[in-house]
Amino acid sequence: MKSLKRQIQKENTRKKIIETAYRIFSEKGFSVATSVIAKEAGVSHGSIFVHFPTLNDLLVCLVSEFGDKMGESLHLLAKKDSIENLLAEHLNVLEEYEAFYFRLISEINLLPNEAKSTFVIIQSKVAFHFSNIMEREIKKGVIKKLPTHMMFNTWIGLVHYYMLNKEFFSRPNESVLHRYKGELLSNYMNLINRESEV
Amino acid sequence: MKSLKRQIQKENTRKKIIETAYRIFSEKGFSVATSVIAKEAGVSHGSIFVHFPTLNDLLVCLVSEFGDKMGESLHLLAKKDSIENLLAEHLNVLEEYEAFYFRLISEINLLPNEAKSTFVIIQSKVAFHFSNIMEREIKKGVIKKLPTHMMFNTWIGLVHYYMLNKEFFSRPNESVLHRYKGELLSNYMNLINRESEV
DNA sequence: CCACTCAATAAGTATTTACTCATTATAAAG
DNA sequence: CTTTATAATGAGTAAATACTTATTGAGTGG
Repeated sequence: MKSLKRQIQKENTRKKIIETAYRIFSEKGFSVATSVIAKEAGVSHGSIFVHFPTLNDLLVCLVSEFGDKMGESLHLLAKKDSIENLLAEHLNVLEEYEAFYFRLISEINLLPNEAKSTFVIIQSKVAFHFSNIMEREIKKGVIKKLPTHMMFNTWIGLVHYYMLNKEFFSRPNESVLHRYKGELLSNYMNLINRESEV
Repeated sequence: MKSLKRQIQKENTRKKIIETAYRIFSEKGFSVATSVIAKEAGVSHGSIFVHFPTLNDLLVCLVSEFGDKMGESLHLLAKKDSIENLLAEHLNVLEEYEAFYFRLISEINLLPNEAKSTFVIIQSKVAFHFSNIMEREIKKGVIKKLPTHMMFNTWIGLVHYYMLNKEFFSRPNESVLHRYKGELLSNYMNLINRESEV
């Protein structure tokens, strides 16, 4: 074996940087300085640039890993057999990744273009499962017959609106999704149902 | 009269700064440097700080004036007699102010807190007219009986989603609202109607 | 024990940008 | 015409921050 201890040490430092950056960016947004990340991670400022030539490289790495992780969680959507269950699970996954996802949708313009494609991939994954089930349920006749892409954008738009404006909907550090998931879901289901509940 | 010519000159410079800042921020976002604004306005860099002690003061002034202007346009909503007409007019007003409004919703976090209240005031104005008509139409029985705040947030969420992601929905420099207003409106109407069109 | 490699350090650099201030030019006042 | 007031100027300052680099020191191989 060739320089094992060193490899491990290097990998550890890299992980520390990634984990810390993920946490700090989730908490305070992508404008936090690299020096803050370094201090918080307990490594020197220069170490960041040993592992990531530029800040953009770090951001791309973070967002990409995030997309992979969240993408895996979204596989749960494939097993759902009703649109209501699917959306409920969608909210669960979003809640799991809420802090970073919030930064992704609210500060997407601070990120390199490569990160935008991650955002698109995530939405596409949800949209795929959404469409599948939605078309099935529309055929059953319980759900309104509207273009699925419009129904999807209405759903995403509603959820993002609550997330983006969480300070108006929930307390600091309170999960806006946890608080409103029930209301969001029942409201949306009532909208797309051919007959609303009384 | 006391120092008339000077007063006029000063007022002109101030106006030039405000107008230019409004245009440049609309085009390129709130991160554009004050030096760029100054050059584009044809005044010296220092002049900006003669009229606005800090950049925040300029931003607050801009957003506040914007809120007043858009608020006046929103008075048109009071005259509308159906929810469909009201939303159509809402989209018209949004389209009129699209560029700056887009920056307001996408870069709200770059702005001082004072600007956030302007955002709230605008939404409140729309929500007020929306609720008035909506409750009337719900009583008529054509529209689904759902909480009006939820219906409103669904509408705003949908419209904002298209605006925030305009690069995925329309070409650069094309108005996403102009392109989709019809689709957005008919989709939303179909959702809130008790029976969807066939 | 010695020479070498390389991860890690931390002081330093370069750039950006909000803001300042001494100076200038011009309008107003006497 | 002279003096004064002030709007405007633009070179300069200070702070923030991404990135560099000479140096260090611990691990590795002989």
